[in-house]
Amino acid sequence: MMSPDSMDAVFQALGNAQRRRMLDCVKNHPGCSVGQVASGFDVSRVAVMRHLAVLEDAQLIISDKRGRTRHLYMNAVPIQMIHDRWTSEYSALWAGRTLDIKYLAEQRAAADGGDVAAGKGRTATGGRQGESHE
Amino acid sequence: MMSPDSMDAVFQALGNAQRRRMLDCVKNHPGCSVGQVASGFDVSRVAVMRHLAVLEDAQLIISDKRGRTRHLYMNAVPIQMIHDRWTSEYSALWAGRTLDIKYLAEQRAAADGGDVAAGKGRTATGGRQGESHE
DNA sequence: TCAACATGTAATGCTTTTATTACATGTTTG
DNA sequence: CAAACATGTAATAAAAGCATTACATGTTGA
Repeated sequence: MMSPDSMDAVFQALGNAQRRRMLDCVKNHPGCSVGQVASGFDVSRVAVMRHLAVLEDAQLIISDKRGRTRHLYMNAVPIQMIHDRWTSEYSALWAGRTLDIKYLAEQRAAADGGDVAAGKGRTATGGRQGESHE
Repeated sequence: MMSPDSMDAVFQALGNAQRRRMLDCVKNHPGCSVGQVASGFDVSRVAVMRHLAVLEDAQLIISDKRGRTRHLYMNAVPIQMIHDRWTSEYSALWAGRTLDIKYLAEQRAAADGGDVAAGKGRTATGGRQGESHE
């Protein structure tokens, strides 16, 4: 299972287009160096290093320092885990492909009165009911 | 196609466990109100409202105000798009399941000298070579 | 050895995110 | 109509994110 924190790290790491491009770069050039990645981007080397560190913290990149150069490799495992979770969790919703709000509105009007609380609860809810699979 | 910016918005929105739980809550209770969601979380109603606004900006939530209450619905489309992209982009990497760094290291040592630049280019790269599909 | 090299760290500035409390607006309903 | 209700807005503050330049450390090779 994947902890919420590590999931945060992965999504946050991917939540930046520059960083996604760097990850793509590492994916397509396994074993490349920090400097090689930096040469392809418009920001400072230090900025690139920080981005790569964020990706490594999220375990989307694995690195291996030999001599004075650090070699970078992509690690698809975290993405794969999220992918698998989504597949199992949303497959039902994807069957209909596009969501019709009006249909859901009618559904709501008909069967109302369900418990909505889900989080840690300011109310005395206690447990959860199928929400938050992390 | 999905713009880098909207992709940022989706990942950033998902990069917070509290917010993912709120999205789960809306998913499991289509048509629920802001207040109903807020009742299940430990932070202020305003904070919940902001989180929901972030999710709506990312188009992960669609809302519909009738009278004095706003009704919330999950929209799976952005997640589905990312899912589809990942499936096509990483399926090759997932075949091997776990990544063996040493294997990649040897691969690197053997066939070296490939161009690594990918971004907008401090170097005179110009175009891209298969990287950054957004 | 010593210069070029590749990476790493420090100090700093600006913007964005996340949260708070207090107040405002509009809507039901007794 | 007025009280209770549901949402929205304002002002504020602490923390995190993203970028910079300048300097430090360790490594390779003529």
